Amino acid sequence: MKEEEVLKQLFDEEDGFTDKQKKILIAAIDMFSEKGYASTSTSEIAKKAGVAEGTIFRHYKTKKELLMSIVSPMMAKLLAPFIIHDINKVLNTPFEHAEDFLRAVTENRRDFLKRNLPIVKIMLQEIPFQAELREQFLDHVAKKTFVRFTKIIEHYQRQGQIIEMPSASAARLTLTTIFGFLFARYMFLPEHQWDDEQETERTIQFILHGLAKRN
Amino acid sequence: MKEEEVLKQLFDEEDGFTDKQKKILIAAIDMFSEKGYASTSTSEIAKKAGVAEGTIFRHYKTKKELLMSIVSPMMAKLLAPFIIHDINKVLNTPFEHAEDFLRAVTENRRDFLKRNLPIVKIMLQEIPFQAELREQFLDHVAKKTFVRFTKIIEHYQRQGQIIEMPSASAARLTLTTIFGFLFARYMFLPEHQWDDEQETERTIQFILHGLAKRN
DNA sequence: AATAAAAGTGAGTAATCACTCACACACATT
DNA sequence: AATGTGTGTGAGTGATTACTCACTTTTATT
Repeated sequence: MKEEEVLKQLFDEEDGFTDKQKKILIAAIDMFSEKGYASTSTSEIAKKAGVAEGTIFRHYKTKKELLMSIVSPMMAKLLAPFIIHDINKVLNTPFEHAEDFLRAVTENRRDFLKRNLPIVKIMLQEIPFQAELREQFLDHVAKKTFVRFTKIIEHYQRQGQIIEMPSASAARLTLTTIFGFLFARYMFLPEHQWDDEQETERTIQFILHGLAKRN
Repeated sequence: MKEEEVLKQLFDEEDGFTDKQKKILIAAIDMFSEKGYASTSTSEIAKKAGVAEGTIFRHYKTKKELLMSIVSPMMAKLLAPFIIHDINKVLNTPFEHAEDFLRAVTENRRDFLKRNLPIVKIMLQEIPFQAELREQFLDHVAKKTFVRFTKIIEHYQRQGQIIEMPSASAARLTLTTIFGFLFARYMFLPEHQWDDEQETERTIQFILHGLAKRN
């Protein structure tokens, strides 16, 4: 039931999947994120899913195709919050201050990470080794996210809310700080006692003051 | 010759290694960092090193022992710059300002990363899957580094150079920013055109202003 | 009810895996 | 010359790998 949620998160179309196929996906996500893709055998996945090994290959031509069917749909979702059709329109209205924008982005990505931790783990683990994944991620996610984020930074720079430096540098500093926080919180030290609200706030204030106009 | 450097970096005792053993280590480092530990077979390593497969197992009981013999010695070196016997003494003298300290740490770790990139990659890739590695890293490197770093932060807080917040939070923000920069620079987008000097400086100023006392 | 298509099965396959072992070699020590 | 010791070899081991295929069962369509 909880794992069903994970699936629904990722494959918004809940039809087109057989019961056994869902079980295969759940088992694969589970094992890939725990043991790694290369160290997980199809026979183990089949066993854990309670299906015959042949059933896996009925739905996925290869083991790699199974991996891609798990990770690929997530890429789009990673990009989603930055797909803004009319940047200026959207920007002027809801987030007058950079502070509110940062808070919105941080909390949005935090929720996402919380819900999709295992698949994000798989993705990060496999990006260095699967050329197809790496290309997909760099070209269709990272680059686009960065370009849009940079434009938003420039918007706040024009408003005088952010110090004037190359917008790409300001974007890099902001993104690494946010994702550094999320990485520390959910992947590096998830067991540690975290005061989420306060740490989020400190992170945002840190970025704001780090990029504020200087006296 | 360049790869010899890498080895000397890591195994400061240059004796005790046969020629073939060195070739095995070089080949293993190369392949592990490119294809991943699990996806590299001992026969491939032997082939690349120009030795018989049995020779690998003459020196290393298992494939995992070969991995550990590569990664383990690096752990100590990771910790090295934070091993300060008399913290107060060292701190008062060379780095009067937090700025100088940050610059020293950043440049030190950047040099280290530049020289040891392949092995750092292997380490980061395998930490999630090798319990022994993870434990070694968390307990003997991350924790100690963090504790020492936190104490240094507290020193600058007492001097009024850094805003008063829980020192652990300030340390986290500082470390994720520095390592976020290094990760972006050397692992995520190493091909990108980087103005290293300027980006380093921006990163340091970002941290300083992010943690400065606020008006 | 008949038929077709899709889903599921599990024994089987060749290839590859980490690892072993009997043997060969080089080079000291006696 | 004999013996020992550490280094190197490569054919051979059983286990496991991703994947196939002839077959059965379930589901959808008429």
